[in-house]
Amino acid sequence: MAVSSGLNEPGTLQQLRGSNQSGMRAYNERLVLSLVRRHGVLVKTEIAQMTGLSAQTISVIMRALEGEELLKRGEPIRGKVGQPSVPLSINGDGAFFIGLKVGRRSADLVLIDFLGCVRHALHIGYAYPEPDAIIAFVRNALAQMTSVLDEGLRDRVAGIGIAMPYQLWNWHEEIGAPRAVMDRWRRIDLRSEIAGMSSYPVYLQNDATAACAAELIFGHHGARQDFIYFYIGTFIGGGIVLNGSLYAGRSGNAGALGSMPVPGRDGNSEQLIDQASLMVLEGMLIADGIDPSPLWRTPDDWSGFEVHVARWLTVVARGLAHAIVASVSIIDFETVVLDGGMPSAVRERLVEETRRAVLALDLQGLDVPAIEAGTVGPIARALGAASLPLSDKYLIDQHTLMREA
Amino acid sequence: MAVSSGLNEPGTLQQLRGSNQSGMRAYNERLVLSLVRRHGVLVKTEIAQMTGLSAQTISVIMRALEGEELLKRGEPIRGKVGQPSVPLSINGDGAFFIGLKVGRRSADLVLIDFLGCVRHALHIGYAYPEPDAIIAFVRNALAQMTSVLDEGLRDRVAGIGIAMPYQLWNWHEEIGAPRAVMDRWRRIDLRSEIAGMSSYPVYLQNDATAACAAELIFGHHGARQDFIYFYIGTFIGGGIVLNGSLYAGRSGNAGALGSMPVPGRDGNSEQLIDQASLMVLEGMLIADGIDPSPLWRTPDDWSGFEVHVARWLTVVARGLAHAIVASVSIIDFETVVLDGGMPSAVRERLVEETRRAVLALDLQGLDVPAIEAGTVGPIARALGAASLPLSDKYLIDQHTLMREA
DNA sequence: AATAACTAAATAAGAGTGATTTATTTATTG
DNA sequence: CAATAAATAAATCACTCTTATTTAGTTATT
Repeated sequence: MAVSSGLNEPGTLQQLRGSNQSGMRAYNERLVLSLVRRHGVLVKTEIAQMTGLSAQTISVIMRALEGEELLKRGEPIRGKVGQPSVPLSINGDGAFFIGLKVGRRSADLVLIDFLGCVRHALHIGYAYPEPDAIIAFVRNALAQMTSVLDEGLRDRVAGIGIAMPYQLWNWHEEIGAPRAVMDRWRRIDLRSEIAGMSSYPVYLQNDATAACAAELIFGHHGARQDFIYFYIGTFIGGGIVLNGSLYAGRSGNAGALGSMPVPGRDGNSEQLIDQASLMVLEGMLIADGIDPSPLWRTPDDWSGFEVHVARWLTVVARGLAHAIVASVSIIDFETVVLDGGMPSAVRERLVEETRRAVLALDLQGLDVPAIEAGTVGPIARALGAASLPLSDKYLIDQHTLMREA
Repeated sequence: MAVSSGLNEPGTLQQLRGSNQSGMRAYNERLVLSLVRRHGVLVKTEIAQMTGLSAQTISVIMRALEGEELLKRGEPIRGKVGQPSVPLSINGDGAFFIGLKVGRRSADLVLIDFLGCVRHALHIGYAYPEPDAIIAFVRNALAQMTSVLDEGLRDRVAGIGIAMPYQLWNWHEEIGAPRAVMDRWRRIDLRSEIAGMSSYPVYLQNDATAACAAELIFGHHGARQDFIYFYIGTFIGGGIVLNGSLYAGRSGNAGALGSMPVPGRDGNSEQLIDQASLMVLEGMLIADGIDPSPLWRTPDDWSGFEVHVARWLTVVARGLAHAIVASVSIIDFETVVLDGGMPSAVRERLVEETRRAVLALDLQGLDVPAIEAGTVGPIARALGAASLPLSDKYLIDQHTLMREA
């Protein structure tokens, strides 16, 4: 029933709150969970060193987390002097989260465990997204989702996250939906609708930003603290990670990367979305009389479109390169992550071309960021949706530090 | 003797530290100081409400801060039911800070009090900055600076901040200095040199970012939580404020706004510094055979240059507008602050023209930010330098939360 | 092989700190 | 004088830290 937006409550001027013992303890527990998640396996003394907390404090916290079954102990490590150390790791069965991705052609519902493994997934396709259909889909699916869990684990579902394009109703033309249907999106509050179905807290986030969250929490990368993430789907969007936590912004609209001004082909300035999105590739195909529908139907195989894909990649890389250089002029990101709804081979080529395009620009005064492909895979958005309640309840972020009960 | 970089230690991967009671208390004290600074005057119950802390806790904290003479009580407010409430405000004599600005034509040294009032200021002019001269200037001035304070207050000087252009040595041509002199800058570590003169901690920051810090801490604005700041001087730079605190970035080089790509006059892309800086105006004047030196000699009166200033403003506003739109595509800043070394009338015109230029761009998908002039005045950079130790020791920021002894 | 010395991990007990709760005092209005 | 609000003292509670102890191993010596 609870309705919550995600990391920062947009609109709400979040007052600076004081801190008390329970807030401190909660912070330390989240810190431990975050560290164990990042490193996979840690022993207590390592955590004590990393956090600067005393061994005894860590001992107490660990026992509590183990008692809640959020952490589990491994086989003691022998062969070193002294008492064997007990490695601790995230207990996959510790908590579960539901993620809903609403896309242009389909919706996905996933149930993930505390490690980010998908325990159950449901999918519906459609010509265009309709609120009623999606609400019905979720309503029918919810019970089924949790029923795959053992009886005793069902009360560990901690919340539902939704990932969908920002202001979906503005895109009726691009999505190919009747205006009337898309107008219904404007009037409906999907978050409240879904919140009404259960007692879970419900979170809503822009789909590209959610994908960024998935990359942050579940991605395979070496503890990146700051990065900017671009997700190239039907549209383009992204997310910002600062100091190891997602920055959603004052209004929840940080990372509106599609609106970034970039030089157009005719010398005028365009928005990045006009160069770097699947809509552009689709337009190229249609202009040449080719049916673009395999782009969506077989997102792992675009082998029929080689010529157009190559042309498209050049445009996308050029646009991205400008956006990247502008980004690092503002925030000195060490890494840029590129991802999107495309075959992984195409994504690798995009990364390569973007690297080249960045180096072709004037970089004086800047550190060149590393440019890498996303590591989460095609379910990034649904996984990111599910990561919203996880992050809110169990991980530290810059803002939630001192505001527990 | 201590050497410290400012808010985040660049290069150092700041580990996530745990929290303990002293960290909690320090956080709450900084929180109270920050709130009183922001609101000017507050009574204890207001602070208790704002922070969510109990009245008793605030009572204890306030007594401690009053005991340290960081806060001072005002006349009790009578005329309401109940015991009169005691308004508390920042005690200007509570702490003092020294700021050094190193510029292209001059250096300034200021001593400010806890309220940001300048208690003493020294100035030297030069044709170009030389390390030895500046070090000698500081060495001779330090004793004089503190001697203006009453005997009992001299040990309340909390540190020295330095504001100077990033990698000064790269600009020998623009600065008009012999290459050999500027190369000495490359080898010298001004921070260590100055740290060696006293036991004060010394902080170093890019001059434009320091000006941004001054705007954040001493500016007259309504509690802005997120803004981007542009400082147009000989070069251009800026700063980023997120969640009410300066974001210096991983490498300390966030806000390298001069490197932002913007459309050039010939259709190609240029860097913002090539459009929005006093160097550009200077170049325009020289190209027309006019002596530009009054720009620096009488920074409050550019009345002789009306034609060129008008032309320059158009170029600057167009460049800034692009940079602003790119910025809000990444971070949804609610406000843009423009400042620089120019007469205030010119600055007002710049704000006006920039507002217009922003509205002429494609803003789809973005919230238009408010664009305002800086409120600190011509000493922004020196004041910002002095604000670095203040901020580090007495104000909350997102990172310093939990890392006290 | 048996034993002693050493080391590291884990944790129990007690101390210390700081926020909260409860109760009381103080100052003022009506 | 009753009602009310601000301020705070005392008692309580929660959490981390320090110190000391236990446990379980390795390494060196006999």
